[in-house]
This record gives sequence, C-alpha cells and structure tokens, in this order.
Amino acid sequence: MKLEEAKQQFINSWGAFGTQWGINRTMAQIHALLLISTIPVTQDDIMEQLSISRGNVNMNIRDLIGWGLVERVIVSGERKEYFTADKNIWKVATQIIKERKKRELDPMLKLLSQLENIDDKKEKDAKEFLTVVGDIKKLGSHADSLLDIMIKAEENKFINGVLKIFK
Amino acid sequence: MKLEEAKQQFINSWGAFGTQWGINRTMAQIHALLLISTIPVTQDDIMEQLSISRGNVNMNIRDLIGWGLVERVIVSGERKEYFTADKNIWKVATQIIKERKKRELDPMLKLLSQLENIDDKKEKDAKEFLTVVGDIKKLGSHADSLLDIMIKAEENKFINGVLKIFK
DNA sequence: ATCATCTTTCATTATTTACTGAAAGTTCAA
DNA sequence: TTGAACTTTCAGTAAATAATGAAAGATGAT
Repeated sequence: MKLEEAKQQFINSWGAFGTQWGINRTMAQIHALLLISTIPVTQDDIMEQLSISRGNVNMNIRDLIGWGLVERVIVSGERKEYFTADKNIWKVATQIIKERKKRELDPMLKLLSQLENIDDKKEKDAKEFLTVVGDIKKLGSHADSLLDIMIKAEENKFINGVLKIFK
Repeated sequence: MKLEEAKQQFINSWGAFGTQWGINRTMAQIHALLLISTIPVTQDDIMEQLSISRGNVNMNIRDLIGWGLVERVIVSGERKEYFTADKNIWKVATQIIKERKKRELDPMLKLLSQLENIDDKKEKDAKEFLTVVGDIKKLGSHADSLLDIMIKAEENKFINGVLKIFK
C-alpha cells in the first residue's frame, strides 16, 4: 500500500469511527489529518485535502480547539494561521476523557441526584426507582474517580500498572 | 417532585445522554423505560408512554435485544410478548462495553494493523505515520485488555480494588 | 487610514438519520 | 384451516444534523 493511500484510509476510518461515538465525521477527519501531518497546515490545506468548504473547516477547527485537541501556531513571516494537533496519543485520549467527563458525566450525576428528591420515598414503586437511580449514580461516581486517576497518571504507566496487577 | 415526573425526566435525559454517545434517542428511551418498569411491558405500553409508532418500537426493541440489554418474556396465559431489561447496572455497563468493544474497537485495531503494511517504511514521512498508527494501536490494545478485565470482574469489585490501590 | 489578505458568521441548502403506518407475515386457538 | 391477535418489514416521509458560500468582520503591512 502506498503511504498516501494509507493516510487517506486512516482519515476516512477515523471519521467513521468518530461518527459512531457521536463526533461529527468532518471534525474527526480534520483531527486525523492533523495527527498525521508532519508540518502545520492551513485552512486552505484542509479544504483541499478533504474537499470541504471554508466555513466547515473553520467551525470544526474551532470545536477541535475547544476540545483542546488542536492548536493555532504562528509561522514567522506568514500572515496565515496554521494548525497542529498534539501527536502524543495518550494526551489526546486523556484530553477527550477529561472533556467528555466534564460535559456529560458530571451533568448526568447532578441530574440523577435531583431525581432522588421525589415525594413518597416509602412507596414500593418509588423505592425501586430510587434503587436504579442510586445504582447508576454509584457506577457513574466510580467511573468518575477511575477516569480522574487515569487523567492524572502520566503516560500509560497507569494502565500498565493495572494490567500487571490484575492479569 | 412526583414519582411520575421523575421517571419521565429520567427517560428523557437518558435519551439525550444516549444521543451524545451515538445511540439513537428512542432506543435509549425505551431502555430507560424498561429499566424503571417494575413489571414487564408490551409494545403497546411503550408506544403509548413514549408516543411513538409500532414500527419504531419494534425496530428499537430488536436492536436492544441485539445489544443484549433487553429480553422477551412470556407471561403465561397471554398472547402478547412482554419485555424486560436487566436492572443490574453493572451488568448493563459490562454488556455495553463488551458490545462496543466487539463492534468498534476490534475492527479499528484490525484496520490499523493493515495500515502498517505500507511500502517505503524507511522514508521520513512514512516513519512518522507509522509512529502515530503504532501508538494508537498500543493505546487501543491497552484499553482492550483493561476492558476485558473489567468485563470479567464481578460486580464492582474491580473498580473498588483499583480505587483502593491508586487513591 | 487604505486596502489586500485572511477569518468568521450564519441563512440557506444538502445529507444523514430516524419515524411512520399500512401491508405482509406469523402464530395459535377453536 | 380459518381467522383474529399479534409482530415484522420497509417504502415513503419527517426531523435532525452538517455543509456551503457569500457577506461581514478582522488584521496588519504600507
């Protein structure tokens, strides 16, 4: 397989993969493109390589920066803005975990706590409802702690450590 | 808050939550409804409670069964089919992890391996590409092992154990 | 302080994804 | 073996989501 072909396939697959996880295809593709670009790229480069419009590139790049996955870089002597993505995959994963936790897990736990404030908690139906809600909260809190630890752990020492202990 | 109100909010939020993770809203809502139903429910019950069509219910129930999250149950003396969801949240999580791993992580790792078979592996550009691909593969494999261990672990003993060690 | 270059916004349009409902299929009691 | 009760399918339609492109907004060199 030619390098260019492999790169293209990587970009496409990354896009498809993202879609399955609720991330818009183009955003994932742009991220993939930046991951395998050895040098910083411009909006025009991205437009050309992925055959998408300027507006689209701009909006998705903005999102990626919001996720902390992409950075603007200034090339001296150039007017244009360039972009790069951190190539350290562990950091990428960490960043995604951190953001999703903040945007989704935390609010969900908060909501579940609110749902525990129902009237007649003694009723049979109410008890069963509270059990399910409580269990989900517990699971969520555990996941939350586990992810916090992973975020704090450097590189993949953490995972390696866990694997050694439990394998 | 009234119990019914809380239940409704739980169903809606679960649906919204699912959406963010690439799971269709209705499917997540049906699952939520079953999670908090003390007794088995029929297609008609679901249609009524969520105000959706018969076809929609049928297709999503089929998917949920495919995910191993819902089961058909037969109520003696009744012609209709009833459905239930496992209330053990740890099992639910385990099942979802298992399925997503099988459907997404495994194929992704397979693809990445293919992408490693490029021509001129000695070229500078090729080397950098292979580094990124290799790193993602490594991360993926680690996640794979970790998830396998979690799946095998009973209840939340695993997470508790990890938390104790690393806290 | 002008203007060419580059970036951002957002109303419109296109694409993707999900839902409906009626028809076809299945099942089982009589 | 018929037909009422129930389930499944899927072509057509609706809703949600993403992309375009032109216009407005910045920016900085001269």
